[in-house]
Amino acid sequence: MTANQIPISRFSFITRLSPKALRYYDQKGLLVPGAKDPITGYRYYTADQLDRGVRIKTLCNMGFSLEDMASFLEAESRGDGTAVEALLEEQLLKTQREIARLLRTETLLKQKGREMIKMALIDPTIKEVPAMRVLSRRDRGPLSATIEKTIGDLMAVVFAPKNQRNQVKMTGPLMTIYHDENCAEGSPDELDCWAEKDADIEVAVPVVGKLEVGDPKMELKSLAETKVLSVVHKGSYETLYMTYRDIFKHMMKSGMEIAGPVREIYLSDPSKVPPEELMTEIQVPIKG
Amino acid sequence: MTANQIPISRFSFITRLSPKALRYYDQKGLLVPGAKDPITGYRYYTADQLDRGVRIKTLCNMGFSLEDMASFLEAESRGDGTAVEALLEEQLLKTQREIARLLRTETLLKQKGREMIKMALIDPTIKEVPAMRVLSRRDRGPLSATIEKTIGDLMAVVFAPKNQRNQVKMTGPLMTIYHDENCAEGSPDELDCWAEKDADIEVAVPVVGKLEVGDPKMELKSLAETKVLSVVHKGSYETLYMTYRDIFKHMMKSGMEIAGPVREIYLSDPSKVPPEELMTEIQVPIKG
DNA sequence: CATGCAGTCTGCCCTGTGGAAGAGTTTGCT
DNA sequence: AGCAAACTCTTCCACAGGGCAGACTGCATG
Repeated sequence: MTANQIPISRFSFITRLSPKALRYYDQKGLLVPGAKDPITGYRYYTADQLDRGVRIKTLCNMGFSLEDMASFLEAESRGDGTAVEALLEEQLLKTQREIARLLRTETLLKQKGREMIKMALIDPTIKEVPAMRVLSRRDRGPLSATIEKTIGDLMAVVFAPKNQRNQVKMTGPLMTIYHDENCAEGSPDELDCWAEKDADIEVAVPVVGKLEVGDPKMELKSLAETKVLSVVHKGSYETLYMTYRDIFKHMMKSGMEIAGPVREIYLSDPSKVPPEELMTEIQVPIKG
Repeated sequence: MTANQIPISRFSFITRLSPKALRYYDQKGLLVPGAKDPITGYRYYTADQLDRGVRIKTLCNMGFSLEDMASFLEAESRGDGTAVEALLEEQLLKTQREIARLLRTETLLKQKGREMIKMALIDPTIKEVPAMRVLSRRDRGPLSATIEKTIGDLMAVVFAPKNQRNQVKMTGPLMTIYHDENCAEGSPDELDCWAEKDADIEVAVPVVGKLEVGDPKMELKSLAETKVLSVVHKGSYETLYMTYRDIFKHMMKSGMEIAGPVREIYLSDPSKVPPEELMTEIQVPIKG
């Protein structure tokens, strides 16, 4: 074993990369040993490769993916400091997002049984929702981002000075209407498989008054009177799906059939009420 | 589609589990659809399964593994509250450990270039380490835990009242001697593949005086004079491997050969000096 | 009744690494 | 030189699905 014939276990010892990982990096071309015995297949690394090895270990500790490591090392050897910075920045963001996600998970776990047991739901009721005049806009995009943006835009119109002068008023809470009642296979996020999906969402706000709308995509229209099964959900939006589960289950058991897109009515203002006290009404139009 | 014939996409919509995941759970037996068309293979779920589905989604959000979910649901249906609690507790611990790990990663990333560039190492020197009388104990176990425990035990002996009365004194800094100079393939941890390994470690403290040792595994002996290549590492122990890399590289380039187990000498007290100022000497015995 | 689109199926490849099996190699010691 | 121990090789399985391709099905509409 001369200076440039380092077997895998020694190389592993020095760089702290596991032999298993080293073989994988070889296969992927990320760190190919300087020599490989063509008969036995034994890998022999060179002293010069220690440097790359140790850098990979560092990037590994930072949670880089192999692909990003390759980009990083390539940018570094090109002397492209900007690209290096960008990659580090991106990785930092990823890490912070992951930390945030885990902190939420931790909170969930700490509540333990409470959240899981308190799921007693308020009784579902059948009612007639009267017709109303609404200002709405229908969009596709990721769930919460689209809703938030549309809400903002609608509010901007309703509270625009000229409309306020015309006595325009909101006559009820904001609501969203989910047009893709039955969704195709998408690309689910790990937290909520619908969160990132291209959803077909309409956000509506009931209004009275003489409204001037600039946005051509916004519509001033009348929602027809509808018979719905309604349930009020109390708790954060993240637990809404549990109530959905219950309402759909209830419908099936009673032999009801869905007759149109589902609506969610936001009875509380999330900026003023703590998440666990939020009230949201779910309305599922039914036949008959 | 009657009450108990829910196709996968609707079931997916209600439970927020992706169709892909649902197929996977079916395959693994975690959530098997109530009916499956023997001709087409279409999955049809029942309303009763919504409950299990939504519970799985919740556990999924909490980061449970499929295996743990199965245990959890089983314990829950048995009404075994103790087991349920235990599983939640365990999951909470896992999550917290993961958070801690990511926070460390975040710190690393924030230091960015600094840590990676400052790796200018102090020049390696060849020197003769004189013989010394040491109290030592050799153990196997996980790296840092074993070292810490052994240090504690050694100190307890040296500073035991009877030994203090006999004028026993430490004549130099603590050191560890790594007997498995070349390691076999192990089971590397994600952070440091040697950290959890069963390492063969000797911790030694240079002493003078008439020492009474109770522990039969402790040894009072003389370390022979040795010719070593020495490098002083400045920085946290987590970056020690970089200096190891450099010293081994230097040895190879100069054609030196390892002649015995490597020693690490802790020149600073980690409880008094901030990590980035810690000084650690690495000594590699060489031939000639 | 035919056509089309949306929904669904299976199967393969991908992540990055640990574990185990089974076979061949190198090294060190008598 | 021979033998045993230590080392290394490849290959397969596992995790928890995502993504894509190719084929089939069910429903609705003209």
